[in-house]
Amino acid sequence: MKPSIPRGTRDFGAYDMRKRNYIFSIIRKNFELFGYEPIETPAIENISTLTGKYGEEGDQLIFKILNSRLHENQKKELLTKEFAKTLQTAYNSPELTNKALRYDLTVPFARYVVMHHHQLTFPFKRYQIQPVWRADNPQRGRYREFYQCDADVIGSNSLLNELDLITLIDTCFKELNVPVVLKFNNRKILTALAEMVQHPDKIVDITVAIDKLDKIGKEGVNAELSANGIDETAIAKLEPLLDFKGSNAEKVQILKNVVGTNEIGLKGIEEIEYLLNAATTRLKHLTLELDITLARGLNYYTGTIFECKANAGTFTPSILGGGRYDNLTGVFGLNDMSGVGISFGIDRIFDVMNELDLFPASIQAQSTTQILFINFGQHEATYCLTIIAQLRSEGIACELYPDQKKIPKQFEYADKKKIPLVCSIGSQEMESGVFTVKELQTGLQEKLSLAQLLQKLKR
RNA sequence: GUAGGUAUAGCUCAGUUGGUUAGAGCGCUAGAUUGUGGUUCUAGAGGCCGUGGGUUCGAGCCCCAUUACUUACCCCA
Repeated sequence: MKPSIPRGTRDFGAYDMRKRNYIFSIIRKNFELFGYEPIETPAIENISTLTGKYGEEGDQLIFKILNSRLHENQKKELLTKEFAKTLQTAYNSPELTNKALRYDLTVPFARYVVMHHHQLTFPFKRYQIQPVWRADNPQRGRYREFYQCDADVIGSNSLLNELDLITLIDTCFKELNVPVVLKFNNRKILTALAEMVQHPDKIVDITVAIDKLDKIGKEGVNAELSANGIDETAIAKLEPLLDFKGSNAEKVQILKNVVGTNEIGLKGIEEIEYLLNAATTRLKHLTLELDITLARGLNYYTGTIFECKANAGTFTPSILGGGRYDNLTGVFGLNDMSGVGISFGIDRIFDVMNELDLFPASIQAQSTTQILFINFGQHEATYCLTIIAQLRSEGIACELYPDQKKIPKQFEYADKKKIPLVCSIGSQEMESGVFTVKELQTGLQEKLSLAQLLQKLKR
């Protein structure tokens, strides 16, 4: 049998893991620096927890888990009917599948907040770093299993939370040295637009169409709007938005012209202006760009929405997403819990950093082992174990070659694993207590006592 | 779901209008070197040319189907 792994999943070698852990550690450190606390939730959720939260498209991308032991189920007739139904429509049968892999970390978080709200202190700031799964068609930068790193505040309406998150994003990407542009928008603007063109029910269609502006152009957007049953006078009203270019301030002015007479629109503009004024002077690294065409597909966003893209190179996928959701906990029975959060996509950050060669030189394809002990035989190996125990108690990573193979083989092992030092202890060394130590990179070899060796390794 | 591309050694890939026994580099094994890796030299192993059918005297190459991988659309981290 030829081994393989499912499409869109990957194995990670030691070198890649060092790089990934570098990204994880910076993000985790800053999450904690900003006062977020860690939680974890199960990979598997009840499917009813997940469905209906991500939009029609998103629901289809949930990885479903087939119920076990269906062959032992007595309700054969019902199961057969249910299966026939799933073959016809997008219907999900709880008789056939009642569990699924989590699609993101935000919805499980909302579920967590509702289940544990009696023991939580609000506003609750949590971070969560775990893999999520999407039954998507894989391609470059798109995986079916990937990690999200989420930070959310729930139980506070204050825009200071948005500001806090923007600063957090700025801090993380500055430390990672990734050039990024943070695009943001406000769903209230989109809601106002839908109201003003007399199509409040079409908000999703309108936002999705506008979101495609930079890909399909103004004519494309208009065509799509019209295809979705939006009439021409309404399309004409939206037109100024599609045309505008320029500074953030100029964009705000255009927004005022278009939706300034609408109550929700005004509120959205107010929020946007606040964030622009408050954030711009505080940012140390990233570019903040108001992007009216930013819509985001996830259903639950209601206010500020965020998206980050790399600002250099040819590969610029979305590497962060987020936004405010006013009532995500509502479906689980807890109202008046507004939250706002962001999600770093570390797999794509990894890809971008690889392409731009942004990993620091200290992260090398090198073993954590500092010194390898050559195995000359049982007697010598036993002697080495004592030395090794002493080095390890001093915090020095070392290992003994386990088999008594030819010496070149053992050196080759050190070379391939990129262990910097090799220590040979044969009968002469055992007798004298002075060991032969070779630096593989330079080829230099010296005779060292245990004390001298320790000194060398500790600096 | 829709459309394009690719499939030849462990890996990356050559392979002429369709013509004898399918190649290279890297890697692997052994030796030169029985207490020294990386460099060098020598030798060796390793392929049902993705799978199934067709055309032909003859197919890695042409045709059809199929599978896997991949890119793009959609959506997203």
